[in-house]
Amino acid sequence: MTTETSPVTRAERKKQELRREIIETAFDCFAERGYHATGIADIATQLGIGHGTFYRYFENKRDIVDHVITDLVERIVAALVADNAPEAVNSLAGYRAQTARIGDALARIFGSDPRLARFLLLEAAGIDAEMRERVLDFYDTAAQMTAEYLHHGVRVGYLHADLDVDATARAINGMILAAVLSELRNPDPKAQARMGEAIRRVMYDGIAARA
Amino acid sequence: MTTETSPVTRAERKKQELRREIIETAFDCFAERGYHATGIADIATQLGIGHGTFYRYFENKRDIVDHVITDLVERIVAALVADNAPEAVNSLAGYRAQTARIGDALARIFGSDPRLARFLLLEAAGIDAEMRERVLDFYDTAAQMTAEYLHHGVRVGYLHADLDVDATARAINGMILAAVLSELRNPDPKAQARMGEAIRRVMYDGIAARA
Amino acid sequence: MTTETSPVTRAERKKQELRREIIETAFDCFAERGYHATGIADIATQLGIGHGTFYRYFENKRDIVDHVITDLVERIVAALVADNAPEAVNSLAGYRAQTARIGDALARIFGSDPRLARFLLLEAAGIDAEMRERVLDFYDTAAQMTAEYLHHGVRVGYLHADLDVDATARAINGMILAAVLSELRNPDPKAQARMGEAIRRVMYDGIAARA
Amino acid sequence: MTTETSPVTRAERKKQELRREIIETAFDCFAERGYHATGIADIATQLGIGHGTFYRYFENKRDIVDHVITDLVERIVAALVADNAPEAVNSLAGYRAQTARIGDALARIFGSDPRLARFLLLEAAGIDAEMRERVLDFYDTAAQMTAEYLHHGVRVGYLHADLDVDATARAINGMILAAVLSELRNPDPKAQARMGEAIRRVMYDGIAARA
DNA sequence: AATGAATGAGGATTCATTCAT
DNA sequence: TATGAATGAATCCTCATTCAT
Repeated sequence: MTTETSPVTRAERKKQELRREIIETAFDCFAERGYHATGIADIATQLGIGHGTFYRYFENKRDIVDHVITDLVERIVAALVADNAPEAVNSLAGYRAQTARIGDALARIFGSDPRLARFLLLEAAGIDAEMRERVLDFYDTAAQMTAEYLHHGVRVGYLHADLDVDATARAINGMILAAVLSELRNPDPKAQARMGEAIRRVMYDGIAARA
Repeated sequence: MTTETSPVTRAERKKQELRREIIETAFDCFAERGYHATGIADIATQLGIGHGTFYRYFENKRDIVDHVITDLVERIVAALVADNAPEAVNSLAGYRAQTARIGDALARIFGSDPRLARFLLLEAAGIDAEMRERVLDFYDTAAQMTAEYLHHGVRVGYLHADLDVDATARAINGMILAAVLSELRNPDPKAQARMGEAIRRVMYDGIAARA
Repeated sequence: MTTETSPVTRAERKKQELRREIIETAFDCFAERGYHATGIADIATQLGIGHGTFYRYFENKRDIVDHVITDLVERIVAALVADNAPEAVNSLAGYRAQTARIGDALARIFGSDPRLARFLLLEAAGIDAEMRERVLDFYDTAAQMTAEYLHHGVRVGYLHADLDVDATARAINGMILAAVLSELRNPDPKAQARMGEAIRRVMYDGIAARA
Repeated sequence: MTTETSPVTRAERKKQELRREIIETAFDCFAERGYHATGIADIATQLGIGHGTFYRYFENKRDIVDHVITDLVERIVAALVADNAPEAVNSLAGYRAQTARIGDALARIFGSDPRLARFLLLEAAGIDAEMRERVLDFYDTAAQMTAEYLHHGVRVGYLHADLDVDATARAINGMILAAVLSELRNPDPKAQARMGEAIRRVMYDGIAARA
């Protein structure tokens, strides 16, 4: 009679909660020990549930890892897309600022949880052939996203008119990839800031001494 | 009969030969099916030896993968170092040419065998925690190598005096990484050439429209 | 409101009803998929109840199968006994007619539901050692029932005086068993009629050509 | 240099021997405990081998049971066919003698090993749907074999000219089935002999008192 | 009373590794 | 030295059963 919701909803919510906890614990285990070294029992034990319970929420071991990945990618994309539409920018300075914003967002995401990079960049592709393709798909999608920013810049005129947009997008993403990887060994935020700065200098100035 | 080497040596040579064949076949299987999906028996069968024989040449499954990696890294480093000492260059134009040479060499190495990238960049890190560290070590070493080139350029004066050498080296290597990864999906040599060109343009010109 | 029975009785009746439905559904599943391939959840789902409810009506999986069998045997015996008392007959012609009646009844029972033979003759004995004994008990009981008919015939005089009643009863039941089994593959009523006819001819005429 | 065969042959023979032992032990377990209650580990332990060894000889649990059945059926058919060709007989007396011979052979086969009937008649059909069909196929095949004997008798003239050969064959096999089943409860050879005698009396004289 | 979420014993199967031949 | 038969630890997954709601 109070603000209590219906029992159905409450049970449903609890179910979703456990489902989420399983995904997170699985992510934890996979990132820490690796997919193949992680048993379903490990995930269940770490979460404090029976391992049979796991199978009430996910089909099998392969199923959960798909959900883990989907979950992570969604979170990353959501964090990047926020307030960073390609069309929101109309000058080199604006783009540079946007680049910094995106870089900061990435640093925040990957910096907040080292397991993220470890799992996505080092572990995932080795799970099986299908996952390998999924990782490559992910890189392709990321390249397309970056390419859109470049396209916009070329159209508006603040980027080289003859920029090879697709190839350059991949190159830029490679630098981001390197930054994320470097953080795994050197989680110091200052080092991360330096990586961001270096990437932006390469992007805008190149590396050559000025004439 | 005179040129005949001693039997011991001949046997030894044969042994080394088989050892090498096992390493290559293991690489083949690991790259194709993945480390975890590959059984010792798969390697032995593909090579036409008994799988017990495998254990006369390598301690265990983990042992062989170490040797595979060592072998690959050696081959790659050898191909890169040849005629590309950092000190051999004294001008931006020379450096640019050297960059192109190195890029060509990389394209040749990774283009000649798609399993190389697949195994080193997608498979290896997922094998276990130790291998993950080894892969990260490899990235560190590669960054140091690239950094030497940049250092030299700064010292001689054809690169920015205040270049953040280490961070920039990682960024550049990230672009190379992206190029190698892109080749996995798009093995067309022309696409590869475009990637190289785009990377060099970013490095030397940046992406901004000229003033 | 006057004819209304007490609530206890009504609830009790409903309970008995569900109990019966569970038995029937279990029979259905066991006959269709087999005992071992049938899960409690399958039965519950097919009946549209929660599988926890099952355990409010039956101790466990083994319990239900006992009830299923008891239920089936009762139904079969009831159908056979009706109007077919051994003593009701006093001549060979009468016995022959009775045999036909019983055969028709059996054909009706087993013909009406192929799951019956499938479950009782092919599935039940494989459930476990105890059930195996129960099935053998059933064959013994059936032999005794048939033997009573033969006994009566010998006493009255229309059957061989020196008939080995027990062994012959088993032999006759074996023919019935064969008829029921043949129906599983050939459910055509005409084929069934032929089997009945053939059995009766063997019983009364033997197979030898007449002198 | 003695009578020793080549090593290859010896190893091969040993392999075949173990294979046979596994089949026999599996038969033993299946007949004793039932297919579903028998674990691969049970078979292996009873035979004194590691359970992994089992899988070097048979694909999986289902595979072995197929081989067990095939093996048994072969043995039974071989024992029956020996010296009992339908065409070898040309008179009722001869046929009666042949019937007795076959009955004796069956009694010997099934009497020598009670597990045979237990497994084939009570256990096998309950294994799964496919095996159920195989058992029914077996009954069909047996009916065809018996029918051939009857056909021959009709052709030659010592059996009823208008005998419903197929249906009668099934009926006769049903009596045999009953005899084999009865032996499970009453392994006394005398009882078995009585069953055989009763079956033959039914076949040749019928059960009716002589006019 | 009905439900279904949780549980874990149990069992099939794989595969790296050993070792007798 | 090469082999492959044997092994059993390890792991995924199922499903009968319990019990809190």
